[in-house]
Amino acid sequence: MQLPVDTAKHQVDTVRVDDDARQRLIACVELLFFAYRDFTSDPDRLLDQYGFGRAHHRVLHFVSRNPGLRVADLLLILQITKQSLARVLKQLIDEGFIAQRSGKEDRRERLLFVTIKGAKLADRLTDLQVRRIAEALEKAGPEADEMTRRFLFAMIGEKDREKVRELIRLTGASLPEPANAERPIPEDAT
Amino acid sequence: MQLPVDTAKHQVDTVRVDDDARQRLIACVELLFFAYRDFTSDPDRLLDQYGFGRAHHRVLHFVSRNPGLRVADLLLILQITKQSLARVLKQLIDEGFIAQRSGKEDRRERLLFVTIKGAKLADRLTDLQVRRIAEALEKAGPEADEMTRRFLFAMIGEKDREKVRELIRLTGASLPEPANAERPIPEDAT
DNA sequence: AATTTACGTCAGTGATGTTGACTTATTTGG
DNA sequence: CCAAATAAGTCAACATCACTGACGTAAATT
Repeated sequence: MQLPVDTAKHQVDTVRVDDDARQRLIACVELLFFAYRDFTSDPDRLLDQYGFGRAHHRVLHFVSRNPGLRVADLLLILQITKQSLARVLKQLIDEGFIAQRSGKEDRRERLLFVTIKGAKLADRLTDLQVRRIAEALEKAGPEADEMTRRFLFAMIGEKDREKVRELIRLTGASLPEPANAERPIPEDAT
Repeated sequence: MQLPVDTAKHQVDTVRVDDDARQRLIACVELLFFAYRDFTSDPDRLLDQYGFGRAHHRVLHFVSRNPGLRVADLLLILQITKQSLARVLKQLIDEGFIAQRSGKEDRRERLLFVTIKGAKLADRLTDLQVRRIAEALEKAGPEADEMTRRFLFAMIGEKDREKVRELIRLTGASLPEPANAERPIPEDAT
C-alpha cells in the first residue's frame, strides 16, 4: 500500500505524557473496526447462498440461542424498529427457518423457535464465528479468553449490561461482578 | 425481559468435554455483537448532527490518521467499492472536511487530507471511541490493554494482518511477532 | 367497557452497499 | 513513440437494511 506517515499536525504540544497511551487506544479503535469487519465476513458469505443478509443472521442466531423468544425481546436485543425486524422475520418464517407459536399464558405473544432447518443454518453460522474467535484467542495467549469477555462486556452501554448478562447467561468468573447472584430460572422453556 | 432458557435441543450427546468451551466462545460471539453495536453508537449520534453516517466517519478517520492517503488505499482499507466511497467522499470534500491534492510523483493520484474543520470533527469522534475503550480496558483489568489488542489483531483475516499492522503502526510488544522487524519508513510524507 | 399491550402492516424515505460500463488523465513499457 | 496499464471519476440501476408515522387487530388488564 505504501502509506504515508502521519506527521502529527494536530495537537502538537499538548500533554506528551498520555500521547503514547492515546496512540495505543486509537490502535484499539482501528483494530476493533477491522476485527468486526472480518468477524462478519465468514457468515456473510454463507448467508449470501441463502439470499440472506446480516439482519437475518442476527434474528436466526438469537432465536436459535433463546427458543421461545418473543418479538418484543428481539426488538430490545437488536435495537431496531418493528418494521425493520418484520421484513427479515417474515422471510425466515416463510422459508421455514423459524416457526412461531402463540404463548400459552398470553396468547397475544408470538413465541419464536428455529426449525430443524433453521437450527442447522444457525449452527453452521455460529461454527464459523466460534472458529475464528477460538483461533484468535489461542493466538492472543492463555488468558485472552476471560480477559476478552471482560473487555467486550465492559464495552456495552451501562444500561444494557445486565440485560446482556442474562441473555448470554455466562456464570462464574467469566464476567465481572454479577451484581446480583440470584438467577431466577424460568421453568416454561420450550 | 424474562427470557426462556435454552434447553439445548441440538448436539445433545456429542462431546461434552468442550461443550462448556463452546458456550464461552458463543458468549464471545454475542458480546462482540453488543460491544460493536455500542461502540458505534456514540459517534453515530455526533455524526447525525452533521448529516453524516458511519461511512463518512470511516473515511474521515482514516484520512485524518493517514494524511496523504490515496483513494485506492481507502478502498483497500474499507473494502467497499469505488462507487460507495465516491458518494461519501464527495460530500466530505464539498462540505470542506477533506481536501485533495495531486501527487507530486504521480499526478494521477489524488492525495487526501483533512482540513482543520475535518481534523476537529475527526478528533471529537475519536475521543468518544477512545473514552469508551479506555473505560472498558480499565474495568477489564490491568493487562486487558495488551491482551485486547492481540486478540483483535488475531481476529483479522490472515491476508490483511500485515497491511493493518502497517496502517495502525504500533510498535513494540503491542502486537505479536512483527514477522519482519524491518519497518522501512517512507520519507515522502505529506 | 375502556385502555393497554403485543404484534402486524402500509406507505414513504434515506443511508449504504452492490455491479457493470464508460471517460479522462497520466504513467509505463515494448 | 505509441499502446497498454493504472488512478480516479462518473452514470445508471438496484438491493439491503435501517428509519418515521400511522393504523389495525386481537388479547389482556383495569
